[in-house]
Amino acid sequence: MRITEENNKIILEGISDFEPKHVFDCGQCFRWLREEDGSYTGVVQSKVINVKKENNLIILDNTNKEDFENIWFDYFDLGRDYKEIKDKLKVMDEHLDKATEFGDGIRILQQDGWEMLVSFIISANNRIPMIQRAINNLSERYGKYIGEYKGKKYYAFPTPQDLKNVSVEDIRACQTGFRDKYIKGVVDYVNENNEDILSYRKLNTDECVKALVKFNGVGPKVADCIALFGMQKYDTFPVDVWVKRVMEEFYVEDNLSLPKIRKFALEKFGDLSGFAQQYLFYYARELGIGR
DNA sequence: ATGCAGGCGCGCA
DNA sequence: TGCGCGCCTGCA
Repeated sequence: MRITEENNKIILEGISDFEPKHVFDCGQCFRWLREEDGSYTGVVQSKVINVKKENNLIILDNTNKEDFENIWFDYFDLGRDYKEIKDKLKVMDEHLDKATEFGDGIRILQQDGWEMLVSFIISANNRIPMIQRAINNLSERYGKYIGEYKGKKYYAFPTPQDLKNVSVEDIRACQTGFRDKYIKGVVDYVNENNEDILSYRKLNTDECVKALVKFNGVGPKVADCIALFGMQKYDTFPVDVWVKRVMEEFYVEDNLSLPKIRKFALEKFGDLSGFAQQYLFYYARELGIGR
């Protein structure tokens, strides 16, 4: 991979397994929006960045080499060999062979644990556009103003401190629905215990998931998503309706309970469970498998 | 219109 | 332990 910096852009040459559509539409993130030119603009850690793929180059706009080294390299998980992961999954069976081929440019972003905690609480029994809207409202009203990019104003995701004195009603007003009290709960917990959610990264996967499900509004599926996308725990397997459908289609009998589907997957995919989940999820949702 | 969407907490066996 | 039910909200 060759890295070039020029007028507020970072250009990555010779980078493999990075397809913006696959990365941003595979269900892991909510703050990346597609622009008319097919590029994606996202808000990460008080930065606004635009990602475009052009002639096999990945172009990161509105950034610099320092941020690339400090933030983007890890955020886009560029230190990981996804080809090796796909090769290991491909040989497991024909379904993974197709799914990894279909979503061959997927990468699992290393996102922030706190943001994932709140975001996936909002995701429960909800639809993507509404999840995005609620997160956007919370950020606009309570997050730090970052600046303008291409004529639009951007705001960072609110910290626990930002949300400290925000009432349940105020949260509800951001269109979170019945999840308002759950969000208030985690905000209060973190502020009162002076606890950093990021410290959960130090726990092993089981302990991490256990620590997360203690929050109201965080069940098994949401905890797995937070662990996978926000705590970099790759031996998890979040089972949502789409994953349930694709698993029933390919691997397990119908009306097997969700924990049993999860257990089956962890035993089959092992340390690569989280990656397998992403390829299968994207494959199932884009093709409407089992719907 | 009524069911339902990228689940969860609760009450009840 | 395991199940059924209601839930914000908006859209087909």
